[in-house]
Amino acid sequence: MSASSSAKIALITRVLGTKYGRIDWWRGPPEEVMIGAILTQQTRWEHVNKALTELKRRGLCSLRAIDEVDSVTIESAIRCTGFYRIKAQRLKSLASHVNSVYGDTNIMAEKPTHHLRECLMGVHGIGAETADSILCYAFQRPCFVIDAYTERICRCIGITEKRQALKTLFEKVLPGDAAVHQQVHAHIVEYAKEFCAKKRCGECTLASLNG
DNA sequence: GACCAGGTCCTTG
DNA sequence: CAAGGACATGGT
Repeated sequence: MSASSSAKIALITRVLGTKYGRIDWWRGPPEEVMIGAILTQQTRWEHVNKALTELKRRGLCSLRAIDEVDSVTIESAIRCTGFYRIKAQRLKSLASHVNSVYGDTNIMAEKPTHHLRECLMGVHGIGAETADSILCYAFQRPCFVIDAYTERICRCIGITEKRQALKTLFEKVLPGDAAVHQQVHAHIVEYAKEFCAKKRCGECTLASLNG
């Protein structure tokens, strides 16, 4: 007889919190976090950091600058993150959209979460995960990020729902506090990087929670 | 050289 | 709707 999905999530949240303690991820100004959220698609964070450093060095780490400069220039600064042509387009789409709709991120910060999510999801190249990352880490909203790792871990413990359902579930279980959502997501990614890479999924011990 | 990384979009069956 | 491919560099 296995525990309910909610109970399992509450449990791994507690276990991973104890294991990893506090993780400070994605500190930084909203614009930088938004740019990073696109750059990190399907790549490692270390590469994103390099690209962000390069963008800053060239004075391009802002939505205003990205809107104005040509995409080839952006491509050359973000090459190390992979998919650099498509990501340069996505950055420009985001920048252009935000600049024309809101003017700047201070205005954005005043809008309700559901409104921002709709807006972000409307940008070509921003899907659910990237939108939620931005909401959670740039705008401090209690919006849970479901990524491939979360899906994998949930499957390990017998929760086989798809992404939208998982998001709903986590948001129901966790308190409505962005800092908590940030921590839990970070813990899941840390754990998954350590134990759930495809090659050594067998080392994951969370399956024992499966009853 | 093979495999994978904190996705998203488009095309097919 | 599910599944498969494209996008691309860099680390192990």
